[in-house]
Amino acid sequence: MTTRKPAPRRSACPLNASLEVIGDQWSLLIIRDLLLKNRCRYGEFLSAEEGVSTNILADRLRRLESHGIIDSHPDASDARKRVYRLTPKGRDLAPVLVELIIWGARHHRTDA
Amino acid sequence: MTTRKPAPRRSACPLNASLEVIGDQWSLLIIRDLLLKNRCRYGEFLSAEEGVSTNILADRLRRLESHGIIDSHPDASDARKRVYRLTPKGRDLAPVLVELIIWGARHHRTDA
DNA sequence: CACATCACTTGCGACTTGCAAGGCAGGCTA
DNA sequence: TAGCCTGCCTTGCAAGTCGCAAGTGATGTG
Repeated sequence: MTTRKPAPRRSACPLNASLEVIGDQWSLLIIRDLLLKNRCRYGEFLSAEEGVSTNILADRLRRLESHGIIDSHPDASDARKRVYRLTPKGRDLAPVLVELIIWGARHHRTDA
Repeated sequence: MTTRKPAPRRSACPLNASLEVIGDQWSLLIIRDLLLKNRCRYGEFLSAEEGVSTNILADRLRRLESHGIIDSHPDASDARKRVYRLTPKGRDLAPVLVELIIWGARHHRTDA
C-alpha cells in the first residue's frame, strides 16, 4: 500500500514548497504528458516510454489530485475509463517544464 | 555506503534527462544555496533550514560534481575546508529555479 | 454468458533515506 | 610536542519507497 504522508513541511521557502509537491522523478513527466502530449488516461501514462510502474503512477495521480494540480472524472462514453486534466494551478507549471526542457536539451543532448 | 548507479537512461526526452539529474528533493536546494544565498561550504549546506542529513548531502554533492553542475576545491586559507561553486552548466539552472520559486510562491503562500 | 479492458491494489525483494555515531586530517593553544 | 577542536565525510541500522508481477473488480463486447 502506498501510504499518505502528513507533509512535515521542511521550510517556508517557496522553492522547497514546490519541491515537496513536484520534486520527484515522475510527477513532472505526467504533467508533460497532460500538457504537451495530449495524454489523459491511466493507460496512456503507463505506456509512456519512461515506463512508470502502476503503483507509483496511481500514487502520483492521487497526490497530484490532492494538491489540486490535476482533476479527474469518469469518461462519458465508457464508465470504466477515467479522464485526467490539468487544473489552472497545474497549467501554471508550464514555464517550469519549459525551462527544464531547455536545460536538458542544452546540456544532455539526446545521450549520456 | 551510497552506491553509484550506472544510469539506465529511461528515455531520450530532455525533460526526463533533467529529472534524472536534478529531479530529487535536495539537489535544487543545494543549487539555491549556491546561487542565491552565497553558501558554498559543506557545513553551510548542512545547517540550511530544510535539514538535509549528512550522508545525503555528501552523496548529492558527489553526484552534482560528477554531472558537472558544481565543482570544488580546497580553501586556500584553511585546508580542512572545501569550497563548492556552480559551473556554467549549474548556473544555467537559474531560470528553472526562478520558475519553481514563482510557482511555489503563487500557489503555496508560506503555509500548507 | 464468457472473455477482454481499464484502472487500480497487493505482496515482496531491493534500493534509498534519515538519523546518530564514528573517523580522520588539518588547525589551535600552550 | 601534546592535547583538543573543527570541518568533511563514512558507516550502521531502522524505516520508508520503488519496481516488478500478479490479482481484483467494475465495466464493455461478441
